[in-house]
This record gives sequence, C-alpha cells and structure tokens, in this order.
Amino acid sequence: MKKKIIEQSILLFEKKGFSQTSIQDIVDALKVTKGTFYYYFSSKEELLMDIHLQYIDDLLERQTKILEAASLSCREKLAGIVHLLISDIKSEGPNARVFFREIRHLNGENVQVIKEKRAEFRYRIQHLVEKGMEEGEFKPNLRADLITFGILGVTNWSYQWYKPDGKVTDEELSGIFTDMILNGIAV
Amino acid sequence: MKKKIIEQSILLFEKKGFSQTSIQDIVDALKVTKGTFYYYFSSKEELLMDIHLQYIDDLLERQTKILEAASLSCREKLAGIVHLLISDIKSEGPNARVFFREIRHLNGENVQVIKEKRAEFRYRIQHLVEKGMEEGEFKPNLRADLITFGILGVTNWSYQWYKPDGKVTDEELSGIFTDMILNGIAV
Amino acid sequence: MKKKIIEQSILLFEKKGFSQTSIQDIVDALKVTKGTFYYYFSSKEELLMDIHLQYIDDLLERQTKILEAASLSCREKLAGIVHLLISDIKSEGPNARVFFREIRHLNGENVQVIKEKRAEFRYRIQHLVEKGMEEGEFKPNLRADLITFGILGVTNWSYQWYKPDGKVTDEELSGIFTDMILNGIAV
Amino acid sequence: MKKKIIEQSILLFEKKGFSQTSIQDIVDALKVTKGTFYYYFSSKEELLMDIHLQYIDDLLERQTKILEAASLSCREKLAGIVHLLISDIKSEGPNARVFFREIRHLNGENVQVIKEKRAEFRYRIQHLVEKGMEEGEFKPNLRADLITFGILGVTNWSYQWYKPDGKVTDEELSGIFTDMILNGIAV
DNA sequence: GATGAATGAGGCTTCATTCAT
DNA sequence: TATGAATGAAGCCTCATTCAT
Repeated sequence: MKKKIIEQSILLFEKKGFSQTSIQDIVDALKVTKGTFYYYFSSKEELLMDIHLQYIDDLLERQTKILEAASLSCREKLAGIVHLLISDIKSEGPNARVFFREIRHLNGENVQVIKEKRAEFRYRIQHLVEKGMEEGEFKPNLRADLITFGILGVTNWSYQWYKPDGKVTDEELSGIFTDMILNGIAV
Repeated sequence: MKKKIIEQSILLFEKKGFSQTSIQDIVDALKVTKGTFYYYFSSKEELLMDIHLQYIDDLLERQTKILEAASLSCREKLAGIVHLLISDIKSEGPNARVFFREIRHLNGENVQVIKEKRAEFRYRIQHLVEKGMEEGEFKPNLRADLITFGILGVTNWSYQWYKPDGKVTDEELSGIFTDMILNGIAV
Repeated sequence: MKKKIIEQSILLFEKKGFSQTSIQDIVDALKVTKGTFYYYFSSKEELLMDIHLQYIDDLLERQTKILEAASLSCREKLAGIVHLLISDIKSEGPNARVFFREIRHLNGENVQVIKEKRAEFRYRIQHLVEKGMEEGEFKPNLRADLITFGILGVTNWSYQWYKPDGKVTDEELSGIFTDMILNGIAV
Repeated sequence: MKKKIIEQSILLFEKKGFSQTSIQDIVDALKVTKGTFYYYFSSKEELLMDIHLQYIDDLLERQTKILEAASLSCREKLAGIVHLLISDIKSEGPNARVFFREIRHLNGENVQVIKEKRAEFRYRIQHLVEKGMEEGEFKPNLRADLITFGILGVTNWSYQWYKPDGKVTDEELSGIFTDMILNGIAV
C-alpha cells in the first residue's frame, strides 16, 4: 500500500503539482480513505521527502557505479553520467520532474538533506572534470565548478521538455549532448 | 500602486512561492488592504500573468535587438543571447526565478500564451543555429532543435544556483558558457 | 461581532467544555461562517486567552479597589475578597467556570501569563493575611501562604457546585465562608 | 496488562489531559498496539470510568474506616478525613488530578454514577458536621451543607497546587487546614 | 481609489474504533 | 491474547474572492 501511495502520488504531483494535489486526490485515486494515507505517512511532506530520497539515492548509487568503473576514461565517465540523467528522464520521467520541481515544498531540515545529496552528485562531476584536466583529457584552465553547472543545466533542463515517447531516443539525445559538451558546436 | 503590487509580489513569490504567498501577505507588506489588491487585479492569477508577460516580452524585445544587429556573426549573436539570459538573472533575479518556477500556476489559455512566447524565443535561437550551420560558422549536421534545448539548459538552469553577488560576474559566466557551447571542453 | 463570539463561546465552553466545542459549534450558534471566526481570532486558543485575560484582569482590578479602601480593617478586606469571588460566580458564572476549568488548554507563553496573574491575586491575599497578623487582627504564627491556599480553596471550589439561582444568596454564602475562615466551626 | 494500561493512562491523562491523550499515545508508551487496548477496554471512556471508580471507591472505603472508629470524636474524625484527602494527593497525585479534572469526559450514565458516589462522600461529611453540632463539639446553627462544601473546597483545591515533594508534609498541611476549619484565623 | 467584514470551499491532520488474522 | 491495516467522521485552519460603504 505504501508503495502504491508513492507511485500514485508521483503521477499526480507531476500532473498537477504538489500544492495542487490534495491528499483527497491521492486516496481517491487509490480508492482508499484519508486515514490510510496517514497510517503510512505522518504528513504530506513526509511523502514528498520519501520520493525525493528514493530518487536521489538511486541516482547517487548509479553514479557511483559509473565513476568506479576502472576501465573508463574521464570522457567516457562523463558521457555515462550524461546518459544516466537523460535515460532517467525516460524511465523515471514523472519521478524526475517531481524531484526537480517540488523540492521547494520540503521544509528546513528535509530540504537541507536533499540539497546536500544533490551537491554531492554535483561535486563528483566537478571532481571528474578536474581529473580530466589533470590527465590531459580536458582543456587545462577550465573553471570546473562553473562547467559542472553548465553540464547539469544541459541534462537537467531536459525534464522540462524531453518526452521520451517521441522520435528522439535517450541514446541519441545523450550522444548529442555529450558531443556538444566535449567538442562544442563551432567548426 | 499597481506597479508596487507587482514588485512586492515578485519578491514574495520568489521567497515563498506562489501558492504559499497569500494575497494577505502581499497587501500586508504594502500596508494596504485586500480591497486595494482587487481594485487593480481581478485575481491572483492575473497578477501572475502580468508578471510573466512583462518578463517574457522584455526578453523577446531584447533578443530581437541582438538578432537584428547586422554587423554580428552568428557566433556573436549566440554569445549575446547567452549573456542576455545570464545577465538577466543578475538584474532581474527574483523576476526570472518566478518566471521559471511558477508558470504551472497559470491556467488554460494563459499558460498557452506564455508557452508560445517561450517557444518563440527558442525557435529564434534554433534558427540562429541553423543559419550558423548554413554559413559555415557551426558544424554541419547538428540537430539544431536539440542543440537549442542544450543551450537553453545551460543558461536557464543558472537561475537555480547563480547568485550574482558572488565572485563570478555575469560577463565571466556567460563567457565560460559561450566557450563551452562553441568549443567544448575536450582538448 | 468579536464580542458576540466571545460571549457565545463562553456559554458553549461552559456547557460542553473547550475541547468538545468546535469552531463550527460557535459559528453555527451565531449564524455566521468559520471565516468570520478567523477574521477576528487567529486561533481557537487566542479566543480562550482573550476570555482568560478579560476575566482575571477584571478580578484583579476589583481586588485592588478592595485592598486600597483605607477605611477597612484586614478582616473586612478579607471578607470583601471572599464576597468578590463568590458574587462573581453569581454574576459571571459561565465565565468563571471556563476560567477555572480550561486553563489547561492554553499553551506555553499564554499559560504563563495567566498563571502569573493568578499568582498575583493570591500573593495579595497572602500579604493581607500577613498584615492582619502584624496588626493583631489574625493569630500570630499562621502559615500565611498555606492559609491563603485554604481560603482560595473555599471560594474557588464554589464554581463546582454553587448555583446562584437556588435559595442561597451570595451574601449569605460569603458570610458563612468568611465566618468559617475567621472563626472556625468548633465551639 | 489491564493494570499497566490503567497506570500508564493515569500518568498520561495527568500530563496531557484526557482529550489530548490518544489511544495511540497510551499503547506507544507501553510498546503494545491498539488492538491490545481494545481487547481490555471497549472504549476510551470505559478506561476513564475504571479510573474514576477505582479512585472514588477506595476513598469511600477509607472514609468509612474513619467514620466507624468508635473511639474518635467528631473533631478527630473530621481531622482524619482532611488528612485522608490531603495525603491522597501525596500518594495518588496523578490519580487524584485525573479524578478531579476529567469527570466531564464521562457521559450520561457514567457521570451520574460517579457524581452519586462523590455526593455520598460529601453527605457523610455533612452528617458528621451535624453530629458534631448535636454533640456540642461544633457551633450550633451552622449550615452544615454549606460548611461541608467549604471544607471540601479547602482540601480538594489542593490538587491544583500542592506538590508533596516540597517542604510541606501532608501531616503539616492537613494540620494547618484542620486548625483553620475548626478554629479560624482570627484572634 | 480604497476599506475591511464576511463568505464558503477546501486543505491537512487526528483519532476512536473495527475487523480479519 | 494480540496485531496492525483501514475506516470515516470530525476538527482546525487558510484563503481567494465578494461587496457594501
């Protein structure tokens, strides 16, 4: 039941937004009563926090796997992370959109926890960029911190528009983005 | 008065979010009463629509000026648009953040109007990319539409993290982003 | 309207108790809506606090008048205070009962304020007892603090049972209590 | 288990009040589940009734012992009852406070039963006063009924303020109260 | 132009109680 | 004996909006 509540909520939060989705909407969709909701969650925010944690923890775990792959170059690892994020929008679209849009509805301590995990994800990319610079794969003298924000912009902005049911596959899109990030668009 | 209401609302919407800001909050901050608000706006949404229109219309106008500058190359025009967006976060930070975050609180027709204007802004960039490809400034065979989303990701994501009171100036940041978009980070 | 809400609430709180009285009960009785209630009070507790303050402040004021009457002996002043409390149950019965019963529903700071005012009322009696001892009106060596609690017990307990519509007038009852307090019941 | 539920409930009811204590609070404190509670009690009110009955029955029984002591004078019996009530606050403080405060949460028939037992306790004191008057131990012409309410006020009010962990012992306090009731405070 | 009292719908949450196991 | 998932009614409170002045 708890799992069903989470899944249904993600769909509703994506469609109508967190504030605009009432507990009543959620339990109606599941044909249970509000009491049931509060048996599993102590508040609406706790549910949102659950969704956030589940999403970011999964992302961090998969990022770790990519970064630990000994056989990959920095470029390949970067490509892997870009694909991780893009393909996630495909497989976990609603979840991803809720994650990016609704963080503002977490309060105090909760928002802190999530922001730290998001920062962790970002720092790891930054360190990858730095390593690539040291090892001569990337240009020297890059501002690794700002470049990282640029990379995340390219990927994360996709949740705003990328509908994976269209003609563009996630491999294609991450390929195009990786190429742009690595080689630019100028001749 | 109307202008004061808009300005104050932008600040409050940025800080607390649209749903979390009540009309009461707005009029309290201005030391007037709810009647005053409804004298100038027929609804809370109309206010939000005003804010959106003002923002996107201004952006489109300034984009037009850049694109019509006959003396500029495609690369330079692209650089100009990147700088336009980044510098706007500096000068119009709260406004920009409200624009990007709260569109979901516009209903039906309103959201359509704004989305079309946003699309117009995007299409113009896409055409610029295509023109650059034709004229040999950009690589041939680029997917101009997807590249455009990538470029907008780099710039628009900045409103999530860029605090222009820090050590990075908007010229610096747009320079770094333009360079990344044009030339990539790989050696 | 605010005054009407307070008056109606006192009656309902007395009859059903604070917890058992809903805002809905109050506004229904006044044929207004919940919004109206919250226009005048920010919470149910604020209403209760208003009631408490109004009651205790009035009591303190009237106690002051008695204590400042230069022509009265300590015995007479004590008799006056006993009569003040008993007659108050007659004239302000519901109010008095709410005051004594529902203080537990005030939180933190509020309960502190009321408790201090109640203590003030008590200390003044204690000082009166002490003065009576010094001036030879009362026995020496009394524990003025404990005696004061005893006196307040006699009077305040009355709100539990005294129905002034019966055959016992408030003058009669306060006379009997004053006599018991001053002279005891033993021969 | 039933006994443990009662004991724990008394502590919680004293601390937070009957309405503010949920069944969940009670079972959580005992590390059992709600089912357990409803195995032993058919409702929350039944639990409260149990507590009340246990308290008043015990009090009546001990009062009986005092009144039946052939060797005691009326004064001594009265002193005994005063001490019974004061010492009870010491040994059964939480229980006593719940008994005095929460009776209003009993419904219809239940409240009637308890009120009758409380009245019984009171009538016996009243009869004692009357007997003392007849036998010349107390003043003639006392209003025994009202005097009894006065006596109960002195003792019962104590649960509002008397903390037996302080410097005043229950013997001391009941001595002072008995003296005040019998002999008054005036010289 | 502006006030502010009043509305009414809806939101989040609590909780005593039931019941199948 | 005991569990714990589920119910459903009710409670407190918020808020955009209206309207007479």
